[in-house]
Amino acid sequence: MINRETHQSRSAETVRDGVTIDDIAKRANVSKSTVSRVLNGTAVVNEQKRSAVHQAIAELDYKPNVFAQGLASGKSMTLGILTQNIGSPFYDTIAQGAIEGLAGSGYTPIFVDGRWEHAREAAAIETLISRKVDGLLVVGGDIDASELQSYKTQLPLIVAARDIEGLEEQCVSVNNKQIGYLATKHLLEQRHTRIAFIHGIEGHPDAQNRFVGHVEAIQEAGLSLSDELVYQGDFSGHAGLMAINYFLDQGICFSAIVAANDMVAFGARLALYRRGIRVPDDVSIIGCDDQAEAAFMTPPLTTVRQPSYEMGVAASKALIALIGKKNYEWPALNPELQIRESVKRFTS
Amino acid sequence: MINRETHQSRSAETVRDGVTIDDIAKRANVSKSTVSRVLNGTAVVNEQKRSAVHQAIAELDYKPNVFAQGLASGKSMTLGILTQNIGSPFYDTIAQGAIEGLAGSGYTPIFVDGRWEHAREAAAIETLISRKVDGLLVVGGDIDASELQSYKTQLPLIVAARDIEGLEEQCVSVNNKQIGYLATKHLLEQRHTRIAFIHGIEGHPDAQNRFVGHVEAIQEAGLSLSDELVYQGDFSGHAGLMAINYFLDQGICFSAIVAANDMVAFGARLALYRRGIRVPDDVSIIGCDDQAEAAFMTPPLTTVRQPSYEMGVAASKALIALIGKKNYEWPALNPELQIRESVKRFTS
DNA sequence: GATTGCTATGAAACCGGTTCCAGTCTATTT
DNA sequence: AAATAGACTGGAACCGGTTTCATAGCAATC
Repeated sequence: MINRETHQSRSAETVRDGVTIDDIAKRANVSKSTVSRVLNGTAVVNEQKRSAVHQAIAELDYKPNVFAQGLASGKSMTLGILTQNIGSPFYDTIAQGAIEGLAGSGYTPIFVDGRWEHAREAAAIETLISRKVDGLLVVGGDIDASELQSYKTQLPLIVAARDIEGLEEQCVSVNNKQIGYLATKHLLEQRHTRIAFIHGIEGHPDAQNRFVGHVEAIQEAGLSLSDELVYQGDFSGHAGLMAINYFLDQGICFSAIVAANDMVAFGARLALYRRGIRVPDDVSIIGCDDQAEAAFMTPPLTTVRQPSYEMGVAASKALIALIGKKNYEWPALNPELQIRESVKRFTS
Repeated sequence: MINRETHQSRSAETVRDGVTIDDIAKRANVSKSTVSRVLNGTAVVNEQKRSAVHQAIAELDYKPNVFAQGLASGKSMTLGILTQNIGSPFYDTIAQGAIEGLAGSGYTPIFVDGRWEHAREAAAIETLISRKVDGLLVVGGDIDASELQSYKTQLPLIVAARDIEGLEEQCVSVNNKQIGYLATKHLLEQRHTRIAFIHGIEGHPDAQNRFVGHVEAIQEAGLSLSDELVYQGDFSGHAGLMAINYFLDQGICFSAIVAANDMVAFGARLALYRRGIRVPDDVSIIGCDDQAEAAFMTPPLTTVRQPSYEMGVAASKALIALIGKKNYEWPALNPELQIRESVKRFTS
């Protein structure tokens, strides 16, 4: 219990937590160089001295000053994570995974928030760089590929939930085309042919790719896409609601809906509820993401699960590997159909 | 465009981003002391030199080294935020608010995750302290009041979403008793008398207080609490499901439900759906929190809104004030009834 | 026994800022 | 005119580590 102040030093307002490498050196009767060597394992140290140092460290409860370490070594043992708060739990989950992937690595994450605004993201990355992060993990975001390319030359960079041309090796994302494809395929297998599609944010690559997968599945089934069945939304519950109202008001018929994500599915489901249309008896709904609430929709939402947590874990591990110039084998991150009760099953 | 390498320096692998305060001093023909003074405004500097310094800074794109600053000044301009990932979006929202509250303050947040495990939280706080954070924001969590007290002596501390005895001035939380009270009161006003209560995590103060508020409202109405109508849950959707199944299997009657939070309400709603019990026609449900998905439940969930975002903002602003030894006036953070469609309205 | 080659270690330089201290220069007071 | 006060400014110490460099000690080689 060394860190308790004696009544002697009580008057000292700012204790400045005192113990430095010199104190350790003195107490262990060695030089500070030796203490540093013991701490970092940078050179062989005589067993006796080594244990003397360890003992002194324990006795004085010594903790290295990160600033001094950072200043002297040029390394911060800190990783920058640029997140996005689109309101969807998707990005949060990735961040959680990233934290998990860092556990035990000695790296501490610094989070900054880009909010899907180009300028804000750039500023956030600058902040991180000025904080001397040893590596950068960009989760989603809106920043130009070319800018990311330039950051790549400044420090180790990994991008999650996004694919950047020319940066393939440092990107991890699930196959969004596959997500759209799986969703629509499932509907087609249940003999649906008039399938409405509620699109995500315009121009958003994930939204785009899910749509491409949708179209692919449709065409593969020998059908053709009808434009009237596509509604341009924005990943929000509100968009789902608007979409259904629009279709219905226009008298457009459909027996199933692919929603750009689960939140959109919730909105769509509510719109149908308002009109007394039953799910899945009258209309089937399938979502994308599988967020926690999906399993508690009424009826529980069939959706395509996106392994976002695993993606976060993989991303941070990849970043650590990259910093250490080691190889990292990306795990397979495949979307997975999560069948629940919002799609009417075909019974022959 | 100084930061573009000339083809001369191309070979230098690690540029170590070069520009230091000495370079500025040289270029502006002053000493580094003066540059420092201009940067921090610590003393009056002749107007000519001041502008010469500014010009040099702009020309060389100088950015101070945070480690050197931290080492020399003892300040890190960094704030530690201990968050909890209970899976509920509640804590995320607070964190978002905290980020917002820091905007423009010059402070950068470092997040660590306690996961509601005592040991993990303590370790996380140690990490933050070793990172020399200038202040600590604890969001929720499970750590002892006495431990928090001891951290309070080490650095400025604010606690959000929790009330610690003896730390009242540094705590911000919504009145959870009030939340429970408002929820039950609303039900009582609609002439419900058999009200089931699904409790949150056992021993969790928020859960406890919501229950206390519930009981208070019941008694105020001249009724008395019946134990059989209280189910011990844990804030999860699953708990809501189990609760309703339990009540129904036991043949316990009720016309309305107070759920410890929205997620529990979702679970309860699903259980009722499974049994063909209509909401709100047969049974009314009210939640707590007002998370984004609540508005898209079918029917949209009536709930008591918790101003969690505002709480995060207030917490981080309070922390900055505390560090600067300034006063901070806590804003009023009152829970608010959010009436939607899951409670049957009483019509006389 | 002298030379060579290692290993272990301490002294000192260095990382890039902040801040104390002393000194110069100008303005004011006596 | 001399003394004094006040405003600026530069030099140097300092923050607490890491790393280079030189050297002492010792075993192996000739």
